[in-house]
Amino acid sequence: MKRVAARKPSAAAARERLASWIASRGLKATRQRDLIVDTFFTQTGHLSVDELLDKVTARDSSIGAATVYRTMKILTDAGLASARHFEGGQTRYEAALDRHHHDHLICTSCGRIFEFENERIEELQARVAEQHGFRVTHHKLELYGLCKACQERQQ
Amino acid sequence: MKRVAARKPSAAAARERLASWIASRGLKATRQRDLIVDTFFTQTGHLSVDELLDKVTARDSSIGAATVYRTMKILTDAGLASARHFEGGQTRYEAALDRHHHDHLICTSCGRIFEFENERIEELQARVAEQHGFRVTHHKLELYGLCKACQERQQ
DNA sequence: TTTCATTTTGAAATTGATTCTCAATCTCGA
DNA sequence: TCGAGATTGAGAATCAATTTCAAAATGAAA
Repeated sequence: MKRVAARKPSAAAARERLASWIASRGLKATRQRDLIVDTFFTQTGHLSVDELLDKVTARDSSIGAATVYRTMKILTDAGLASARHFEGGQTRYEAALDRHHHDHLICTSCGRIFEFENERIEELQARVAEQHGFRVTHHKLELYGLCKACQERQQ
Repeated sequence: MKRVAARKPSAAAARERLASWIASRGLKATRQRDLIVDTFFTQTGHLSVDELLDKVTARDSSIGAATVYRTMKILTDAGLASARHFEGGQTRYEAALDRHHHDHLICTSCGRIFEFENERIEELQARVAEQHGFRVTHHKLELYGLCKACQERQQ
């Protein structure tokens, strides 16, 4: 029996889902796309295109930035990644397959990003929207500040 | 007795506050700054620099965009305006003097922006931060969707 | 009010993230 | 194997915002 490197279950699933999504719209599978997608799903956290590009070019230095941008857009359209626009200018992507909705805590010192879910806040948001006759499609809740470690470091 | 044009109470107060803020740091009062600040506080809502520049150049066509950018940065540093980064790329500014903290509902169809306050949500956010040992400096809560009017228009 | 160090200004150049363009190169079904 | 159509990488273009720089304005002191 062959030993296989451990890998997030979602990585394989994501590649499969992407393959059918690509096929279903007349797009084509390419070596570059595979490598980018594989690299993305092998990482954790919230990656900027720049950070992802670094990891990608480490494996194949001929891959250009434009292709990474294009691929992340496809992953997003396919619902396999989601784009986050935190403060700081760059878009960051996180894996979205089989993930619950969640919001973020962002440390403005070290840049680390923490996730949280809070059903009560969601309910209250829905109520606010309702009071205004709004039909909400998406929302953004981000808490910025100092994480525990950075507070202690600053003592 | 002289009749004076009606004006938001905050406008005059803001100009005054800005004057002392400017004086306190060795900056200088200028005609351009006055005009930009006056224009800004005479408007309501969430203005982009572009929109503000339009109003400003209508009164003095020689004023450049860089000066508007610079002036809004000063107003922000002085705590008299606050910068908001909604989806769509441009920064929008709103008057901040004597204003309570509030969050936003943004209509993705007509672009209108509505404000709301919700003390319960704030409390829950504080609790989430506490659970993570986070010291929050600021946060962002934005609900995107269709406003009432746009929903009806689409029927 | 003149002087003059300092700040401010407008225009144009620059930045940084992202998107677009285009010719060359792939992909995949017939 | 072919060939229509998709994809690629490099560099140009875009867009908001910032920076640069020489000329002009400000305001405190003389």
